[in-house]
Amino acid sequence: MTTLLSPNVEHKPMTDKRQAILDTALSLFVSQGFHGTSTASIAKQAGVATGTLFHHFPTKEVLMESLFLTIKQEFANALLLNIKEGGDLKEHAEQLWQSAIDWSIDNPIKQLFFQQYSMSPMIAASIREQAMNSILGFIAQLIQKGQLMGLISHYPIELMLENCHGQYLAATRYFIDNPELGKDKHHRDASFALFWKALRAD
Amino acid sequence: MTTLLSPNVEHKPMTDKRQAILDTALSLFVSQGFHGTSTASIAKQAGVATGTLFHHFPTKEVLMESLFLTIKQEFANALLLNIKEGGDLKEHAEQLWQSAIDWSIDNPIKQLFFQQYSMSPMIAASIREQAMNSILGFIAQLIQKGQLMGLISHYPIELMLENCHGQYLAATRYFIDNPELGKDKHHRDASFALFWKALRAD
Amino acid sequence: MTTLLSPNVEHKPMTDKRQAILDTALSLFVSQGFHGTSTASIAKQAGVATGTLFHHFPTKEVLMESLFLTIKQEFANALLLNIKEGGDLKEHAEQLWQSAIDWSIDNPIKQLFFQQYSMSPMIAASIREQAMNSILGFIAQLIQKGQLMGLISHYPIELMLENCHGQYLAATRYFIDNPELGKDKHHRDASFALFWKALRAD
Amino acid sequence: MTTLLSPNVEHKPMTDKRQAILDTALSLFVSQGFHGTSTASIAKQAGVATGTLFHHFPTKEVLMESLFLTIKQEFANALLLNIKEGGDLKEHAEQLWQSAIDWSIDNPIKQLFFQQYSMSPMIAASIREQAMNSILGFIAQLIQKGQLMGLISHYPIELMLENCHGQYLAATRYFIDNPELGKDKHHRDASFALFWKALRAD
DNA sequence: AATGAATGAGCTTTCATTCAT
DNA sequence: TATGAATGAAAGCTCATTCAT
Repeated sequence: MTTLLSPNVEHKPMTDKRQAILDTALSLFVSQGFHGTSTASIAKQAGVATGTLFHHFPTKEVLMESLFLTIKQEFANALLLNIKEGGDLKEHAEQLWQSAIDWSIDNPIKQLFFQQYSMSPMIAASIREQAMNSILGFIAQLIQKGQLMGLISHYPIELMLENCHGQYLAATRYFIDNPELGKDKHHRDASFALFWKALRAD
Repeated sequence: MTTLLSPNVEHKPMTDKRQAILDTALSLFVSQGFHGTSTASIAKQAGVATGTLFHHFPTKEVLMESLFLTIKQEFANALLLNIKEGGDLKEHAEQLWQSAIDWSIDNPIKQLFFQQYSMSPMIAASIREQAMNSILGFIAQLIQKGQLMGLISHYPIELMLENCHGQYLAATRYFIDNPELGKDKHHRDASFALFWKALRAD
Repeated sequence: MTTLLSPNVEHKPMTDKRQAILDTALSLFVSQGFHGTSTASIAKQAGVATGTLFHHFPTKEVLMESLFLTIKQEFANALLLNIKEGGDLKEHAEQLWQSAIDWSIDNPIKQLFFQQYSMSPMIAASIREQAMNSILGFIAQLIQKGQLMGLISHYPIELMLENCHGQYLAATRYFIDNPELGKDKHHRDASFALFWKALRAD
Repeated sequence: MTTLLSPNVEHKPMTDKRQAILDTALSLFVSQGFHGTSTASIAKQAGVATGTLFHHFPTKEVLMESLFLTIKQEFANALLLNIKEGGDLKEHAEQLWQSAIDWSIDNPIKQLFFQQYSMSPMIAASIREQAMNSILGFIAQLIQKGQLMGLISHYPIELMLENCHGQYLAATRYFIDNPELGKDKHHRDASFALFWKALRAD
């Protein structure tokens, strides 16, 4: 039993100082940039001592990379969750597209984080590539399958992948800048239509 | 008289030292980031004293913005130079597209600079927008004209602009990462084909 | 009952962990210095938790002093063990000298520890003096006896003690730097000859 | 002309912030140890900003080494200055010995600095050796000359050098601990007598 | 007795900027 | 214009020590 004077609020095992640090780092890195965010400010806003931050993440860079890998995993999980068997290739593509857009709308800060850092020299190239490939590898397969079926144009695969990525980033930018349009079927359909028309065979 | 793409920028006398500082800042900002580059290192590599840098640019931010505006102007000039009257709308679009790609291939460092900073909080939003709009305004007109002529799909204009930008960034990334393909007609044509197919009316 | 060279030291139960900490501290303090060695690194290399170190030694300084006193005791014991009754004063002196050199050769790390810390402000002056005097007091008696017998020169006693100490440190440095000479009778005899010639009456 | 209100005290070209830093570092390193002395405290007591210290010495280690080499040079100069031609070998040796003792008495802090750091791992081994050899090389020649002349015992030269060094350190310790005895001929003579008797041939 | 996450003061070093020359 | 020594606030990181388990 807890009274007003001894609430059990503080009693939950604060194992998640680590999580608090990650959460705070995400929002500060996005709003102020990596170098613009001091480790002291992260610790303070996360409600922990500076030493605690370095207890969990030996350097600021490691903190950044942990954040990156964590979010990338969340994104990958979200896409995988929504994949349904059955349906034709275009439907599959749309499902994937809309799931990805949904995730970015539901997690705008994380999407901004990706946009800012997935191509920045802040994160070791190896980690970036690994993260990108695990997602894009999936898309590459889908494109190649579509080309065999005569549904997708025969342009160089690397160029097409880069193009997909660019269109995806553009769409998320649009919906994050205009949040009220994220649930508008007209705009959502338009974003996929542009994407699909670029790829499809004439 | 100033045109849309070449607004009047105060022409400071481009002394050797001033230009050396700008050139060095460009390459260091791209390779090490804004915060990762000290004013001391810029001055040293440019062969001037630290005081000299601050004589020409009162703050590091002003140096950055001067760089941004200078390069943006160069890019705009390059596009304008290649615009030819006559021809149909698709030819106009392709001319513009290929000129822009050409510039990015000829100036990879400057393109990387754009990619890193044109969306970063490093540069005042007003300056970024001004720079972007002076280019994109041009594209917007072209798209609207195409829609009236029934050549371009009727999707929301802001979405289409964002999409154009995204596809352009993707294409330049591709050609900068694969420099040997920049002169290959097959790949160059493919890059425009993807772009145009996305936009055109069915 | 306690003798001059083995005063009663509280015998804390030398658990495995406590000894592991002392051993590790010795080697790290010698190789990296007192301030260059973190308590965390001692604990880690000793295979215990940081808290355990502070369970046995309330502060880092206390750990250092425990180490100092422990080693000093070992040294004193080694000297005492080899003292034989009978023989003349010079033989006594040589016995003492060679025992001390033997110990330093057998325990080079501990000797280095003495060399680094027996005169450093790291260890409270009182503890240093106590440790030094318990050894040097013994030497002082020997010198005074020699002077009475006309075997040793009549220089100021404090100067002679300092000189003995200095020559001893020099000899151990020599044998630790040249371990292969430690068993060479020629060099061992030479080291005592220098020492004795300095002291003896003409 | 300077008045009370505008003394020219502050007008000497303060190029010697560098020297002020070295002087302050010397006294603090000796009294508090290298690690016990913060760069901030050196700068503050020297009357300069922290940045200034790092302007002159890129790291704390470099400051330490600069100090070491500077003082070593001073010591070498002092010895060389007092060397007089003529006289026999023993007189030469005494001259050298007394000059060295004089220097240590005149510069007790610098001598303490040597005592603390000339054998510490704080200073790179190469620098330490270089410094030691330039002095000891001189002594080595003198010893070998004396051996040829039959004035000095034939013990291993390295052992003798180490012994000389040890006796010198002991003597300076004695005179620095007992400053009033530094000018006492009796004690000064005794210190050399001990030294010389150790070396001389029987 | 033993653990190790948490603490926060303190450290060395960096760097944009100033100013006397 | 040009210089570079000087500044000092602020940064990332360390570490002896505590304490709940």
